[in-house]
Amino acid sequence: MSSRREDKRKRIIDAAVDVFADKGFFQAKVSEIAEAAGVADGTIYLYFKSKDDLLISLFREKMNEILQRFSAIRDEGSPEQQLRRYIAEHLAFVAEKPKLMQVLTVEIRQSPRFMKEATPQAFGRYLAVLAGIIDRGQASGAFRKNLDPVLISRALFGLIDEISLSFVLSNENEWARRDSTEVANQLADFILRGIAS
Amino acid sequence: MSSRREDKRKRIIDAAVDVFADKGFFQAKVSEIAEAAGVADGTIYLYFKSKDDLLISLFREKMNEILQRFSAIRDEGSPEQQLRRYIAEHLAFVAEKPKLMQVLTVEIRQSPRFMKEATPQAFGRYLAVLAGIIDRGQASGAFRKNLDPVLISRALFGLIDEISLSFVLSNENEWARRDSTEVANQLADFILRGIAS
Amino acid sequence: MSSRREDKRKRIIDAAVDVFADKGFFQAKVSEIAEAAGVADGTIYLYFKSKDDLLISLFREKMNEILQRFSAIRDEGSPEQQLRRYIAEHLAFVAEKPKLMQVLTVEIRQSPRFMKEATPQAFGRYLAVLAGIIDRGQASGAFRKNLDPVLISRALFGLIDEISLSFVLSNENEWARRDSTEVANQLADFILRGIAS
Amino acid sequence: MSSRREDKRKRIIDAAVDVFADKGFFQAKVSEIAEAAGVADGTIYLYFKSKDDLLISLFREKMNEILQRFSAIRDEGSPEQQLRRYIAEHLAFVAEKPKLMQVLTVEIRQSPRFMKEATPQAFGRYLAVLAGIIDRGQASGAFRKNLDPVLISRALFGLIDEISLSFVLSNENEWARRDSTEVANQLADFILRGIAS
DNA sequence: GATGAATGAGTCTTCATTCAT
DNA sequence: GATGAATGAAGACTCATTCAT
Repeated sequence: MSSRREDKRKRIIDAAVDVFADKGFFQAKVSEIAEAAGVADGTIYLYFKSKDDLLISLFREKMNEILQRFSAIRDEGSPEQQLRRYIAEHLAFVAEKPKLMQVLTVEIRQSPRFMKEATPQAFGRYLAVLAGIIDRGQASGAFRKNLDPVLISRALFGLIDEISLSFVLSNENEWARRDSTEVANQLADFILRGIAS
Repeated sequence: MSSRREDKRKRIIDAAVDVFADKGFFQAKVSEIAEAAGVADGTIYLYFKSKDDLLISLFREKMNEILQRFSAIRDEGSPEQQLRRYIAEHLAFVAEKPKLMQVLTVEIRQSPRFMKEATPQAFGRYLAVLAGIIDRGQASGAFRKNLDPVLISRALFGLIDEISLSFVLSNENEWARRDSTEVANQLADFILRGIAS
Repeated sequence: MSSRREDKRKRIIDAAVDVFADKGFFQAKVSEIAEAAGVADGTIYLYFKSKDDLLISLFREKMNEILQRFSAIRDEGSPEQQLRRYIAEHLAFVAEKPKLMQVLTVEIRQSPRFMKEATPQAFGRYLAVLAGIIDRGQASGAFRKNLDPVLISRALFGLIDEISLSFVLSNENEWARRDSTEVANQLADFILRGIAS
Repeated sequence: MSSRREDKRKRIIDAAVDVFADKGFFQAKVSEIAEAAGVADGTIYLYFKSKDDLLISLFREKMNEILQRFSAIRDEGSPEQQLRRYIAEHLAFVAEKPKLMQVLTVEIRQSPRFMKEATPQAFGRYLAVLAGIIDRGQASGAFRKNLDPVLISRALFGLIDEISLSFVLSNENEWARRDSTEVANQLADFILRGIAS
């Protein structure tokens, strides 16, 4: 049955997220992933060509899910509201699935190869959501026009990503227990002031 | 002669920066570093306990050099000027030593182990420079007081770091050829607006 | 229906001949053979105990077919004529079914295990046809008696086999395009002179 | 010291000859060869790029040694004497180093890849010695001219090789204990009759 | 101190074989 | 009988580290 097959593939990807997040890509053993997924080592190779392919596939698929979630943002509210929602969604997602976020933002960077082969497309689309918000904000006069949308969207991504990272990596971090909504608001205030016209 | 010894140690660290930046930590071979440094494989183990130790030592030492450069910032000018200078220095440094920057920001993240063992101290001190500027700005009334200095300094670091990263990783990036001064100014404008009271 | 079963078994053996000839026994995958035969991987194990068993069964069965073809030789003509016919038949067979010949002479040698378990019997019978011709030739006075029939039959087999091999393995060999009849005649002339009394 | 290095390389090759002869190329484990050579597994890879490379290097080097031994034949005596000596040398060599002979004639054939990459050159030179003897014999009028030297040299090689093989593979073969000189004489008688004019 | 040959633990990947459907 | 997804044992190869010179 097809659902059986998809089920097993999903279990492997989910196991890979956990193990990659815990050990890092290069230190993660395929056999650990297999064990975590409850399948035999060889089974992984029925679904993925290699350990590399597993990471890349994982990235593509999870990134697509996230993109769908985020692409809905553009459809409602003012640019300011969209930006707030983007930040809130991102931080909520991090709070919700910290391991996935770590793999998507940290482990994937490990090899320039992944950065070149797999990420530009998906990562670029993720950035494009942000750049789109800024574009529309500039067009509507809500945001200053003398800021480069590409530069600023990348800067904002870095800002949000770093905060996400500190959530993800710090177990007993000083703000780890803060409500992500509060953090999101504070960041949004800061950013909106920075780009408001 | 002590200078001889220091010379060889330095050559190994510089070679490691190059190789780690090019290949990534886990894919870099000790023998490649040895070759790039012009020493025998075994010689590296006279100066560093292990490959891990080489990365950590590299990080600590280079970070200290950078910190000295940045800690001078606090001594002159207004918080706004200090923040501008901080950003400018960071981007100038990236333009100057992109490989070192890549190792310090990307490779070092590879393993949570490094994040936990070696970086918090040095990295924390680097962030502290930024947090100090914000603190003093809030104290002097130049910056808004309802922003958490720790959160904002981390956010600003992420922002600057991401832009640095895009410089480092992109060979034909759209803004790769821009003058780093111009970028620094634009970022500073954005940030200062965001935190100005 | 029994013929159905036999049909599938035959298809597997024929596919195995092709794949073993192309890839060699150890590099041939059971799944390739299954695909070439148009059956599922598991089906092969309904007809053969193992990959080894497939090779051995293939050898035995094909060898028996060949032996029937060759054993008819002993029934007609003089020893000289029989020897000529033996050589001609062998080379004609090679020209006709080069892949089968390659499996029977090259792949089967790969493992001493096959040489010990499966081939001696069948191979011995094949040699026996040759030895029988020589025996009868010596008895009739046509062939010299101071040649050991076992040694000479083996020598002749090697001679013919090597020429066969060069046919099988060489695509653009210098004599690959020659008529096998011509080659057979030349070899027969040489051999008959060598053993004639 | 260079002799140390060469010594270790030689030990590996000699161990490989033993193991390849006993188990066959594909069933021989690199670790077995290492153990037989008294070195660590990894050491083999300091001298050879891969298991394949080990077999090919072994073949090339041993073949060259043999060729030097055989190429001396052409310098003395009549073609008949040369042919006798060639056969005698070949069989003596087989009796002396049966495992090496098995690797050189049986194992090397396993993969068409080896046949194409490594052997044609060396094998061709070996055959050329034989073809040269026949050529000179035909030129001097000692051998019949209506036999193709290339065909006949290949046929003779097959003949001699098969007898060698039966020596090599049969432990309790009926003629295994015979004096190789006697066998060589009998074969030489047969062959010389066959090609004498 | 310096060397670099040697080590051998560690792991990805393959593929013959099995068995639930 | 037939299937083919799943299994997991097996092995080539890498490379950080050591140590005799």
